[in-house]
Amino acid sequence: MEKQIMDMCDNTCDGTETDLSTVKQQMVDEHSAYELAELFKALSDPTRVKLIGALLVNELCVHDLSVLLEMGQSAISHQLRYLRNLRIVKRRKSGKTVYYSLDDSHIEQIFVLTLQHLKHE
Amino acid sequence: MEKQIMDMCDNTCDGTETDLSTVKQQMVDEHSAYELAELFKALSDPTRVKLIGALLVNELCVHDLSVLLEMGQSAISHQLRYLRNLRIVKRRKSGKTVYYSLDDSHIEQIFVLTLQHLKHE
DNA sequence: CTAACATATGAATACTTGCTCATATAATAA
DNA sequence: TTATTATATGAGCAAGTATTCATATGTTAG
Repeated sequence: MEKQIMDMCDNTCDGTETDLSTVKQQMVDEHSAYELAELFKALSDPTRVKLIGALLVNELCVHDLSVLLEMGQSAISHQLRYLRNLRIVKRRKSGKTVYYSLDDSHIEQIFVLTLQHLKHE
Repeated sequence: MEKQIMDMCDNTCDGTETDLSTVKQQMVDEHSAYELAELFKALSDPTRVKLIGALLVNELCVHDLSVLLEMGQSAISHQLRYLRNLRIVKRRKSGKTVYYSLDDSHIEQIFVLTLQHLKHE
C-alpha cells in the first residue's frame, strides 16, 4: 500500500522517457471518458443492439419488437426506456400502440460504421 | 404466460401494417448482434476508455498508465488483459517493462468518430 | 360501465463486472 | 545467491445489470 503511493509520486518508470504530463494534456479528459463510456454502454448489450438494428429498418411498436426479438414485452419495454433516456430512440403514440424510432443520427452512424467493419473482415 | 405464447404466434398487433418477416430479413442477425455488443462493451467502461484514449496519444507501459489514470497497477493490468483478449491493444516487451499500444484501427476510428460527435454538440 | 388490449414499471433475482488484495512470474541488479 | 522492479493473475467482494413476474396505467370496443 505504501509502496503504491510512492509509485504514484514517481513520474516515470525505469526505461521510459515518455513525458506523462504531455500525454495527460493530449488525452481524453475525465468527463469525456464518462460520456463516451455511457454512450457505448447503450450499444453493449445484444438486446439493445437488436432493437436498434430493427429500428434502423423501420419504425416499430413494442409488440412487434417483442415478436421480432422473440422476447417478453416487459424486457423490451425496459430496454426501450433505457434507450429513450439516452435519447437514442423516441416514441410516437397512436391510440393504444406506441411506435419507437431512432432519435440520434450519431448512434446510427456509429452503429452502421461498426457493422461494416465487422462484416468486411 | 399462455397469453405471451399466443402473442408470439400473431404476426402483427392491431393497427400495424408492418410486414415483420421483411423487417426480420433486413435487420442485423443474431451473430452480428452479439459481435457488435461485445465490441461496444469493450468501450463501455470509463477506465478502458481512458486507457484507449491514452494509447491513442502514445505507446505506454503499465506503470505509466497506472500513474496517468491514478489507479492501482492491478486494475490497469486486468483491463489491459481484457482489451488484449479482444485484440484492441497489443504489447511489446522490453526488459522488465511491457509497452502497450493500440492494435485495431477500427476501434480507433470508432473511438475518434464518437469523440468528435460528443464534442460538436 | 366492463372487458380486452398495449405498454409501463417496481420488485426480486440470477448473473455479470470492476476493483482490491495477496501472491506469482519474470527480468535485472547487487 | 538475494533483493528489487515490473507486470500478471486468481480469489473475493461490492456494485451493477438484464430478465421475469406481477401489477399498474392508459386506450379502445362493446
